[in-house]
Amino acid sequence: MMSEEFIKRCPECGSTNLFVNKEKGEIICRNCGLVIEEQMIDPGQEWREFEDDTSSRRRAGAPMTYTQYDQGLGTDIGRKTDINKLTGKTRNKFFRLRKWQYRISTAIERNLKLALAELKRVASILKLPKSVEEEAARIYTLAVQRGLVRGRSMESVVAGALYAACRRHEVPRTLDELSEASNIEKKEVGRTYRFITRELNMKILPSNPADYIARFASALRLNPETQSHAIEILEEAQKKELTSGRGPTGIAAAALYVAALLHGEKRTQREVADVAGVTEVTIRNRYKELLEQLNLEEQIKKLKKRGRSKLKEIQQ
DNA sequence: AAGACGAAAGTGGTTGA
DNA sequence: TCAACAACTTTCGTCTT
Repeated sequence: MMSEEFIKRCPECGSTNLFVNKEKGEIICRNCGLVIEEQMIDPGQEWREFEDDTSSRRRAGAPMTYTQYDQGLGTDIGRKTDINKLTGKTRNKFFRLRKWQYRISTAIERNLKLALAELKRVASILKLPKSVEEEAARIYTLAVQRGLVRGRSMESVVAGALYAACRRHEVPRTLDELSEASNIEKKEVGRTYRFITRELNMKILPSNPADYIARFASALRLNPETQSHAIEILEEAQKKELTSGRGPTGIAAAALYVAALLHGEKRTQREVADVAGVTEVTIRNRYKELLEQLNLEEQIKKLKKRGRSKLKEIQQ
């Protein structure tokens, strides 16, 4: 039922050594590092339910979910159900009840309906797993209930909730990516994110640079060894407290850059910078710090010498 | 010629008075 | 509310490969 039954081989190198990360919704080839599928099919039950279907296939109630405005628990007064058989008082009462229910669907619920549609749209653009989407919907629902949307655009709160959900689930998406998918300015996304997490007392761990490594490495087509080396470098750096206060993407990018150099898969600073969404300058700064603190300088020098001597060999 | 390097000035956000 | 501040960016000139 899971995707690994459908994808057994890496389309890039043919390896069968695949790593399935269900939490992040990614399948990664251990051999070449290719991210094969970022959006896995939701394996959950497909619920079907028809109003007049007496031979219902239902096994239990619909699943409770935050991605529907009433959490999937609402009950509507039906339309077709034998209305014509009712007469007089009963029939009037029936209509009155329906009207009442319509009125009771307050602004909050209408807002939620719209917002959750938007949330779904953005989540699918970003290929976020269902668990994150659910979390974001939960956060948004809470935000609406506490009146935090007032004075802010619905879209920006949706974006903020999604970003918060990503952070919570350690499924890293940068503010830039969220901003692009939701058409909300980056600073606005950041601001609503900060606002709702503060108001809802959400505790969010500072994002870990290591979470970005897999995605960046795959975008740069680096070997898995290079990738794991980058993570080692990252851990070293964290021990030496090089990471606090710095943008996690910049650190991840620099670690990857160094690792790529050491593994002879050199990428230019430009390439790494583009993938990570930082500038070359930031990579250079982090890179410099890494070399100084982790005594990698000798290794790099050796590499350069070897490169030169090889060149001479070729020339001779 | 392309990439790497580094200095200097600018930007947006946080913090603390 | 304002100024100081840190991280990051932009820009640009210079050096290296």
